[in-house]
Amino acid sequence: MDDARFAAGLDRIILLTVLLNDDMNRGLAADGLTPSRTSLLWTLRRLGPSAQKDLAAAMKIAPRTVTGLVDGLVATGFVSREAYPDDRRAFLVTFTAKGLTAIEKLEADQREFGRQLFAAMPSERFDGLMAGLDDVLATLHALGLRSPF
Amino acid sequence: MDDARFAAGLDRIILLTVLLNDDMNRGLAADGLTPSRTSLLWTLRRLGPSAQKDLAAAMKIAPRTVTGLVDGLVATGFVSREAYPDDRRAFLVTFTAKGLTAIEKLEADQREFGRQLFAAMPSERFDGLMAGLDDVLATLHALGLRSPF
DNA sequence: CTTCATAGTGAGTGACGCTCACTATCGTAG
DNA sequence: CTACGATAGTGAGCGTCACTCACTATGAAG
Repeated sequence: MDDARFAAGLDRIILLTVLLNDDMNRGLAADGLTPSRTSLLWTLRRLGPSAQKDLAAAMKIAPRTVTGLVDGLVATGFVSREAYPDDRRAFLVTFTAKGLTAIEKLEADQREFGRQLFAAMPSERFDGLMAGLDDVLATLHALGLRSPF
Repeated sequence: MDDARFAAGLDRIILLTVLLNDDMNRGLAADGLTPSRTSLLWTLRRLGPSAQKDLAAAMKIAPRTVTGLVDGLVATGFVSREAYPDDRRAFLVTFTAKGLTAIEKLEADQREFGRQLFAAMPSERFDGLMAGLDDVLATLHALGLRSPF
C-alpha cells in the first residue's frame, strides 16, 4: 500500500498550489490590479498587441468577459484600445507606458521570487525536484490536462 | 547566472498550480458544488460540526461570506444548521447524509488521483520530488507564507 | 447587393469576496 | 437582577469575474 505516500505527496503539491495562489493574488491590489486583469496583462505580454477575441481565445474565457477586463484596464490606464488594421470591428489592445512598466515589474518580481525559492537549494535537490515535476506534468498531460500555452 | 534555471523551475511549478486548480474546479459542477462550497465541506470535514464563526476563522473569510456559503449548501442539501449547545445565537453546521457521501467521494477521488499521478513513477524520482517540495515549502514558510492549517 | 459570419457590447444572472449596520443572545460587573 | 459590553449571525449593498442571449456594426463572399 503506497497510498499513504501518494496521499502525502499530493497533499504537499496541493498545499504548494494553495500557498502560491494566495501569494500571487496578494500584492496585486497594491499595484491597482486584480487577478484576472493581471492575467490579461500576462497574456497580452505573450501575444503582443491583440484583438479582444484573441485574448479571449488565449485565456479560454468568453469574449464578453474580455470586454469587461479591458474596460477596467483602460479605466486604470494599463492598456489602450487602438485601431485594428483593416478591420473596423476590432480593437488592437495595446500596453500603455504604465502598463508596460507594470508587466515588467511583475516579470522582475517573478525572477526575484525564483531566486528566493531556489538559490539556497543544493543543486542535486533542485535537479531531483525538476525531474519529479517534469514527470508529474507529463503524467497530467497524458491524463488530458493540457497546458494552456 | 542561474536565473534561467530558476525561472524554468518556477514556470513548471506555476504551470502545475494552474493545471491542478483548473482540474479541481472542474467536475464539481457535476456534483452540484461550487469551489468555495466545496472548500467549506473540506473544512467541515477537518473540524467536525462547527459554528459558522469557526468555519470563517478556519477558511480565513468573513463570517458574512460563510452565511452565504452555508445558505447554498443547505439549499442543495449538503449540510444542515443544527442547534448549538448552550448558545442560541450560533448554529452547528453539520453534514447531511448527502453531504457525507459527497465529501467521502471527494476523498476517494483524491486518493485515486494520487495513485494516477505517482503509481508509475520510479520511487527514486518520487523521493527526489518529495525532498524538493519539502525544501520549497520550508522556504515558503520561512518567507512568511504559512500553511492555513 | 444580399447574405452569412465575425468583433464587440448591452442586459441580465450567479458565485464569491468585502463592509456596515442591525438583532438576538451571552456573560459579567455592579 | 439588571444594565452593559461582547459575540453570532444576517440584511443590504458593493465590486470582480465568469456566463449566456440578443443586438449592432462591419467584413467577406457569392
